[in-house]
Amino acid sequence: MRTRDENKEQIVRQKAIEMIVQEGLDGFSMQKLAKASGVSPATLYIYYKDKDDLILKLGVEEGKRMSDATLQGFNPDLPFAEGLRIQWHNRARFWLENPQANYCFEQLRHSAHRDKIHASIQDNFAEIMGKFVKKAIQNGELSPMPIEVYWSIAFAPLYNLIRFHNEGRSMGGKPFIFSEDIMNQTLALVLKALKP
Amino acid sequence: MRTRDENKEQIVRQKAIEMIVQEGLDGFSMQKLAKASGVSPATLYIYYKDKDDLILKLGVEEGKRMSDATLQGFNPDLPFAEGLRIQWHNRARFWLENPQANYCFEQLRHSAHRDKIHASIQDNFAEIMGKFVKKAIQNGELSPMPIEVYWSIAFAPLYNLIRFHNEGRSMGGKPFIFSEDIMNQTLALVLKALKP
DNA sequence: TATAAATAAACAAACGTTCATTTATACTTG
DNA sequence: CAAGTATAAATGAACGTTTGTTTATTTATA
Repeated sequence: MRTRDENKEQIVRQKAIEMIVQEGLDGFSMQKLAKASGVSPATLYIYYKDKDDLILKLGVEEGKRMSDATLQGFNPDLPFAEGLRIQWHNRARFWLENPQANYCFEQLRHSAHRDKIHASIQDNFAEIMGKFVKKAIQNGELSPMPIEVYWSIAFAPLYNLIRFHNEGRSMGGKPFIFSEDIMNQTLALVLKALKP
Repeated sequence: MRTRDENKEQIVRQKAIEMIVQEGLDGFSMQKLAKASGVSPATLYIYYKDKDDLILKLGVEEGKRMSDATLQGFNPDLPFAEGLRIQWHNRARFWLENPQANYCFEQLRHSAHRDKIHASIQDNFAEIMGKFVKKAIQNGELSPMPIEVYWSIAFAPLYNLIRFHNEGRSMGGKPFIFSEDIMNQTLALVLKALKP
């Protein structure tokens, strides 16, 4: 039997991401994707059940790649400040190295597809993170607080810096470029907030 | 001459928001919007130049409504902690009272239309906020820091809590409902981070 | 040779947009 | 105050495209 051309599959993924980044979800179509990928429209339906399935798989895979990247070199038994610092660096590096995929993922996360995408991400990631936080509180390295408050303080500022960077500007259209220095300043304030 | 039916215009706006919330930007079409609004497709082209123009105006107007709401009862000469508290309450109230419009705006902000929408928001809002921060630093109420760091610490956590609330769940699919208590806990940590 | 991959061509349906026409109202005229 | 006119609002039907998806066929490999 004829073998699947993995390379072709990868081109389709890459072109899909590029197309969503450049034209948005509303400018994204199967026929345009096929043409851009140098592939027949029917081929897309060998790889994916339908358009929704393609978008869903794109989002889920990208989300998985991100959580994997975030957990590199991390384990929940690390001292709190160091564990958090590693996660910040992991996320920042991943985002800066994959700006297109990241921007695409951000669009999907905020689109009408987000429920299905989120549903597929509820794996062991939240569990590891929950364990890390619980242990830090027990050890007196972290003020007791609801997990949602923790998450909002611990990561939302970093997300926001990356968003500024991806958009190239912060509030009022002021140009902005992410740097390690800016990140460390922000992380220091976050640690200050979380310290008992 | 015949007069414009303002009510009809408003219905179109409302239905557009509902449709984008429920079906996403990729499920949003002029013909469906016309039908849902009980209006001829051609009528939409009296109100708006084309589909892009409609989406743009929707985003810009919603952004304006939000910044207006945020500044209610606020002025840059307030003591820092109080000024920030007012802004948090204003934003939270506005979001909770306009969940659909807010979710629609979030989609537009993260779509391919975001550049045009952002370009129209760079009004006096950032200026007022810049003045507020500058004064707080001079008065010793706030640690000196780049404005982007300030913004990320000061508001991103609140945005994130609201996002959890709108999605009905936080990390790992855990159900979540926003409350004044949760907000105040988070605000307290933010103020702790920002305090000199 | 068996079989899944891949295709080109086609489908109805929906798309964004326009056009010729009708409708309602503010303003002018008697 | 009533009748008539000018004009923008509003329409239903249609335009050519593009949409998502399928079908019948060809191609490459185990």
